[in-house]
Amino acid sequence: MLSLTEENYLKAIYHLSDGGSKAVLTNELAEAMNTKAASATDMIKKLSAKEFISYEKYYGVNVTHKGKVEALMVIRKHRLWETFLVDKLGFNWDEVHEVAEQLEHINSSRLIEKLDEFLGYPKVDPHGDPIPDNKGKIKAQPQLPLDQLKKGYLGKIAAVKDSDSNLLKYLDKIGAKPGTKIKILGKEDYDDSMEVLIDDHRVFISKEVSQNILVSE
Amino acid sequence: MLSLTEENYLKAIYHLSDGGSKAVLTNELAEAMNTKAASATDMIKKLSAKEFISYEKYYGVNVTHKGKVEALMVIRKHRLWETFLVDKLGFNWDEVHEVAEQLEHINSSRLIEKLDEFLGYPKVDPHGDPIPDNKGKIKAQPQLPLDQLKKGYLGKIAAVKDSDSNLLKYLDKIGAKPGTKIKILGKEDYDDSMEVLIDDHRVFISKEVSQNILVSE
DNA sequence: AATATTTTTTAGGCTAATCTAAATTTTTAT
DNA sequence: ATAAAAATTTAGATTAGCCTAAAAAATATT
Repeated sequence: MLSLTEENYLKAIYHLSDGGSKAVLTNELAEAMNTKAASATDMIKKLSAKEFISYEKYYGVNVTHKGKVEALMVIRKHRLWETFLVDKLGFNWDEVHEVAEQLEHINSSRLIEKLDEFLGYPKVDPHGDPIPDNKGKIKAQPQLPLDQLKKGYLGKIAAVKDSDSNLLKYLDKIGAKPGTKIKILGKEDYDDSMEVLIDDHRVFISKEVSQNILVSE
Repeated sequence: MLSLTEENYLKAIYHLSDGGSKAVLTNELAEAMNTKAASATDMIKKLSAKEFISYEKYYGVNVTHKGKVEALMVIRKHRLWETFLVDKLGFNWDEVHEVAEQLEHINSSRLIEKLDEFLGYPKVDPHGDPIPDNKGKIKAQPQLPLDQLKKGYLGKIAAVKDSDSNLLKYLDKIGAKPGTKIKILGKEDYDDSMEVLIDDHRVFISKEVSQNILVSE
C-alpha cells in the first residue's frame, strides 16, 4: 500500500521518465512536486526501499516493473474519472484535472471496474490520452506534435498535453479538442507559427501552442 | 480548511451528539474513532481552536453552528456518493459505506452540485437517510424504531442504521430496504422479538434487529 | 466525608513528510 | 588538471496525528 504522497511522487516519476524510458533526476522531481531536493531524496529512498523505483546515488531514478504497474493504475483511475466528469457530469474538458487529481487516489478496484463499465469502457480520456486497462496495458496510438508537420497536412487532433490549465482554456476557445479535424493552411518558417483550419475556423497559432497539439492519421 | 482526519473527527462528534443536541465525551469519541483518549483530547483542542466545537475540560464537547454546517456538508457528500454508487454504478446498498467514506473527502463544491443534479436531486440516500441540501438543511421525516411499535402496525421502512456492514447484509437478505412496506404480525412480550411481513415475506426478527429498522407513515 | 475508581488531561516520544543549512559528489570551465 | 559551480545527499528541525505512562479531576463507594 502506498500513501497518497508516495502515489503522487511515483506518478510524477513515471511521467517525467516518459513511461519509464529514461532516468529522472532529483531536481527535476523536486520541481515537479513543488518541493525541495532534500524532500525528493527522502521520498526516492522510500520508494526505492519498496522497490517501485531503482535508485543510484547522484545518478537518478528508474521505474521498476512493479512501479510502472502501480503508476498505470493511478493514471487509469485519473483518466476514467476525467471521462466521468466530462461525459456524465457535464464538466468542460479543460476544468477536470484538479478534481481528478483527488479522485485518482480513491482506493477500490470494484469501484473502478464499475465506473469503467458505466462509462462504456472508454479508450481515451477527454484530452485524448489513452486509458490503461485493468492490467496496466495501454493501446498507444501513434501521435505527432503538430509543429513537426508541414503545410497541407490534414489529420485529427489525437490529444493535447494537459499540464497547463491556461493552455487548455485557450485550446478550448479555438476549438482544439481531441477528435476534431485539423488542417495546416500555412506555416511561417521564421518562427514556426502556423495558420490552421480547426472545425472550419481559420486560426493562427504559435509554435508554443502547436507543440502541445498531438495529431494522428 | 480541515484535514481529512479533522473532518472525520468532526463528523463523528456530530453523529455522537445526535446532530449537535448533546455533549460528547472524550472516551466516546476515542472509541468511535478507534483511537485512544489522549489522541481524542489532542484533536478536540485543535477543532476547538478552529471553533468547530466548543470544549469544556472534563465536561465534554459541543458542536458549534460552524461545526454543524461543516459536518453536514461532509454528510451531504457521503450520502450523494452512496446514491451514485447504488443508482448509477449498480452497487448493492449494503456495500457502499466504505467507498463513500473515502469519496466524502473529495473537495470540490462544483463537483458536488453537478453530482446532485446528475442524480436528480435525491432527498434520501440508499439507506433512507436524508441528504442535506447545499445550505446544510435537512428535510427530517419523522421516523420511529420498529421495536417501539405494536402488533398490527403497518408502515414503510424509512431507513436503517448503517453502522454495521453485517447488519446491512442481513437486512438485505430479508428484504428490509428503505421504501419497502412492513407490517407487524405479532410481537413476543418476553424478548420483544417479532414476526413481520416484509414485501410479502414472513420473517422473524429479534429486538436487536427491530431497533435498527426505522419506519414512517 | 474520606477513599477508591474511573475519566480525562498532560508530558514526552514516535513516524511521515516537509524544511534549511551544511557537506559531499559530479560537472563545467578555465 | 585543477578550481569553480551545480547538483545531490546528509544532518538536524518542525508539524500532524498517533501512542504510552503518569498526573489530575470527577465520580462512585463505603
